[in-house]
Amino acid sequence: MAKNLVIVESPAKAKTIEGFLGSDFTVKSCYGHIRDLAKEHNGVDIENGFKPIYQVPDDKKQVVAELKKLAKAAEVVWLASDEDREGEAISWHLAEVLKLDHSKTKRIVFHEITKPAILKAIENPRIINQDLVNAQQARRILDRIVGFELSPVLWKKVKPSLSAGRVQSVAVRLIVEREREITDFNADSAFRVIAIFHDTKENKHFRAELPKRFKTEGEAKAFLEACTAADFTVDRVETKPGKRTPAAPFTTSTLQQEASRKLGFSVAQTMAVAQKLYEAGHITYMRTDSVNLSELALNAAKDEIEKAYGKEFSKTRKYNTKTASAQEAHEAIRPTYFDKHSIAGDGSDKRLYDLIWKRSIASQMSDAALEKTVIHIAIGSSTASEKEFLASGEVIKFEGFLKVYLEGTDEENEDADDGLLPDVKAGDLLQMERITATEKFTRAAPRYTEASLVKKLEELGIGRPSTYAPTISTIQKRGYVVKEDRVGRERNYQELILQNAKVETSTLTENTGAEKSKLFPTDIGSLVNDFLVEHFDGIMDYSFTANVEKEFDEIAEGLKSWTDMLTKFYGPFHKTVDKTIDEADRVTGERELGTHPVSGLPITVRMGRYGPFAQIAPPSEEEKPTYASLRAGQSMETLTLEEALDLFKMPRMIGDFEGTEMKVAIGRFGPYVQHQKAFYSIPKEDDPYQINQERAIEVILAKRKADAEKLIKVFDEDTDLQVLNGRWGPYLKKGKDNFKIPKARHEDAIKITYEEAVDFMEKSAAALKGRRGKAKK
DNA sequence: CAGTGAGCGAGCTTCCGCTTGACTT
Repeated sequence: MAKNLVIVESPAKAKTIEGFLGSDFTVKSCYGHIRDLAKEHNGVDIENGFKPIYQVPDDKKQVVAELKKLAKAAEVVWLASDEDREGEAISWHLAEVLKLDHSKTKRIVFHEITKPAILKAIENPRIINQDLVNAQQARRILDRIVGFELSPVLWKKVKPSLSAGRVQSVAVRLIVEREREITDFNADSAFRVIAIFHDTKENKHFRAELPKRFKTEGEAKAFLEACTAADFTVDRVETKPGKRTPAAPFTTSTLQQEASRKLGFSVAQTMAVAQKLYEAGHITYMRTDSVNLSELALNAAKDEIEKAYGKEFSKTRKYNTKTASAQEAHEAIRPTYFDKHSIAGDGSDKRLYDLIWKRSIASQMSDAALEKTVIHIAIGSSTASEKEFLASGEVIKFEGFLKVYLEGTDEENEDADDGLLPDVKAGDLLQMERITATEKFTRAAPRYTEASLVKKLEELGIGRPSTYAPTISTIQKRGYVVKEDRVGRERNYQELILQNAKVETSTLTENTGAEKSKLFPTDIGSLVNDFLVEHFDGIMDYSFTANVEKEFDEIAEGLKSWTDMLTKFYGPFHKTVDKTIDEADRVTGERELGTHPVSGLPITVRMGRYGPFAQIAPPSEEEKPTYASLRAGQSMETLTLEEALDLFKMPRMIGDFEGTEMKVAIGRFGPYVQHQKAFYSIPKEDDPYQINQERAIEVILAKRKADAEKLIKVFDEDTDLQVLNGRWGPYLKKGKDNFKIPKARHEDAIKITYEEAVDFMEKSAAALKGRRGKAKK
């Protein structure tokens, strides 16, 4: 038995560190927190000074048992969890749960996983910092109280199973408010003027822009007409040097943003792939808010850059973390070995690794040197001479880090014109080929993507590297937010072209407002948000987290008592909770859209138990109202009377088939035909408002044919047991339950015997049971 | 899976932050 037990948080880290230490050391992982607040009584005894009630969750019992055994046998236990608030608490929980003897327990910390750093840490042990632990307990308990007192208010006032919390509710607020900004936005337009010039000396075409945009078509036209007879000369050429500097190496948040922009990954996908790379030893830890690189990494990067690109490309840079909330327990995300330019593996592994390698290497490379050139072009005309065209270009004099990597941007930039310009001089006469004045519209703020929301949350200091991806997933799972594509709509714009001394005007169309993988608030998301903002503005304030973080810092420094902090928070908060439960109305979001054009009855929208719906008021008190659910993509806030009237056109009866009626309606999963008891989805290319009897019969017959082909086999021994063909190949079905068939038997599924089928069912049922047992916790 | 939308009122839902697991109807 080893004399020393070292406990770290991550098993991959444990493996690496064990290699650095001698055989006297066993290194084990505790897999993060080993204790959490109990569910009972919200896990906090509020009357007794916010005394936390901790318990070891089921899935951690085994880890704890093993560590207990090893700790007992060891002479010294080294608690080596991360050096931040959460890490300190993990060490404390370990000491408590493993009942470690103070005399044989040592707390050590290190910021990088290198041999010298670990050895140095071992030489400088300390004791657990109880103030830091208390700051974590305050954080944990505050989050529990906020979440577990706020959520039940929503169950009572809005809908069951909803949730609210310090982080998720603010994330939803950002999306709701952005959507309203976009709805309220009125696009303004102006005419942008671009000229194409021809330089006869070099026989080269280039573009130049008029810095001023014209408000009206009339002004644009007048300008073009003034240019008809004008000549254009180079007034002056300005050249000035410029430079570009590489971006800092990746943190969790910047990795998520860049993988989203350049690789189209969701934040969850980025984290899953990064985890794989980390476990395979290719990259350093992927949940970090630090841009710091170890001395070892700086040197390795320098060596690699000098070897691969030359000395002049290397520049050692140290980056400082600007984010206020950063806790710097780790390094930035970087390749473990810089000499590994690429890795083997499937597409996404390789692509993410490439991105990380390039970004890290580029961060240690020299600036790119540029030369920026602006050509001022004078307009020789009596009426337009006060204006000038500008042609700008950028030439790279020294590539520097651009040889490897350029950071992406969130803005969709309009046709950039930074090309190479001809070598012209003041006084040169230019030939004007064409001048175009195009109507351009201003744009509303962009909708959030998953990654740009993470960026915003990080700026506000809300959430942590380990929670960005889960938070994004939670607000979607609760139905507050959806990630969707939206088709745009067509919009007309004017374009004026001056060519061959003639100005021609045409009306063109462009598509605007199309979105891909953007976050949209749902009606329930907006309603919950408005309710929380109205009653709990303190919690919903964008600076709430930043403010409580300040207090947690004071607790960590020993300047404040954690129970005092919680007492001061809880009093007014709990009072508001009680008051809201007593006084607030149920939330329905009811809104009147207008009246029915025939009957004159009022039409309203509101939130019901099954989602948002429109209703036509009943003509008399004895009668029931007419209802219709809103369709996917429609929102209570923006639904028009016309759209609501369309909803009431369903269901349509479209004639008989086999002696019974067919009904067309739109359900939760889109339009369908109902015939007898069966439902048949209407394909996308058909319009449910137009579909006729003949076409509906086709749809029904097609589905029946597919269903018939679905059945591979029925067993004589048990006619309830079938082999069916599904999306992922053959599977077994008995009653309402489905069972897996091993891949090896997919080819000849028709030959499966009854005995084999029973065997497959047992195996597949056992796997299912195991999973369910775990999921329950 | 797909229609519903009142009030019979059991028992349930829920937070944030630290880690990976063992699954793929």
